[in-house]
Amino acid sequence: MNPVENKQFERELGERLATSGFRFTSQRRQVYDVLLQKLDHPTTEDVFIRAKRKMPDISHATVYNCLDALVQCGLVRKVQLERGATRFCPNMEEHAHYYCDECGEVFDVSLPAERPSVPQPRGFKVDHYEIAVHGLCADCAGKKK
Amino acid sequence: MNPVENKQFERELGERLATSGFRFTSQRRQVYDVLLQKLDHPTTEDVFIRAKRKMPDISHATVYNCLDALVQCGLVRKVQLERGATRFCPNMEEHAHYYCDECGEVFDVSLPAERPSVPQPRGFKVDHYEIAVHGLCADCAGKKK
DNA sequence: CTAGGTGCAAAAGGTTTGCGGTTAA
DNA sequence: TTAACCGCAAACCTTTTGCACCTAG
Repeated sequence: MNPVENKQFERELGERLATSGFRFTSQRRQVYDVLLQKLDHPTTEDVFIRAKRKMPDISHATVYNCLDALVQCGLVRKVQLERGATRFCPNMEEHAHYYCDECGEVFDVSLPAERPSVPQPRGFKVDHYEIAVHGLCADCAGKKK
Repeated sequence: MNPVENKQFERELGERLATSGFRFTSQRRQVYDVLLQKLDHPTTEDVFIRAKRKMPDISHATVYNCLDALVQCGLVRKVQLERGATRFCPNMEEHAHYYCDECGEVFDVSLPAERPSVPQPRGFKVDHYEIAVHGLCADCAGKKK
């Protein structure tokens, strides 16, 4: 990231945090940065390891805290794809996750603007949709044959 | 369940298990029975507690094992709705889950036969879809106002 | 008879919590 | 200045594993 992008990035993140009543901290900046560096839906543990490379003193609890703050201020989505750890992605567009049950890789696929009309329980107030498609990616499907 | 239904139920379960190479055991029967008794998407812990009422010696590990077997032979679906424990439902029709983030209640909604054409990653071999809608149920939405 | 399943207990993995010290606003 | 946040460590909850005994096929 060049110095100009950098400044821009910091201001936007700071504003977003402030709007939701959170403070801007170097740890939150680092955690968000990690998520943007590689859009591979890392787990909290992954984020912890990557953040630690640049910020050796950061703790597990802080990473959990930071991810929570980022989710609450709408910069990051929490995704539950398998039994294991929660994963995170900074892609806030409506999209589905194609998840390979073999290698664990995740592919984002944008959803068409038109949604099919699905009946819904009376009075239910929708917050967000989560659409996951499980299966095998091209590589793993090939190897299995 | 009357004696006739009972026999029927047992034979079908036994066949399904056998087809996938599993043995028919009283524990698996009990666990499946628990899931059919109340279609409220219980967690493994819930299933354990309910099964224990009729079968006091059943263990946690066995409940996990039984649920796994039932999932593998296509009688039960595994659902991941929140951070917490995995939930299970014996409804094998294609359906979406409306999940109340306040009280945790789950509502099944059948999906229309026609699916919108969503683009998908090249070569991806789909196994199953998981569609969860998060929000507030009518009761909780009312209380929050 | 015997491979697979069960029960138990212990461990592993992920997440949350409590607390004293630090820092952004 | 001070409420919010951080790091640490311990607790907690869910799931997995190893092993001796048991049982369906």
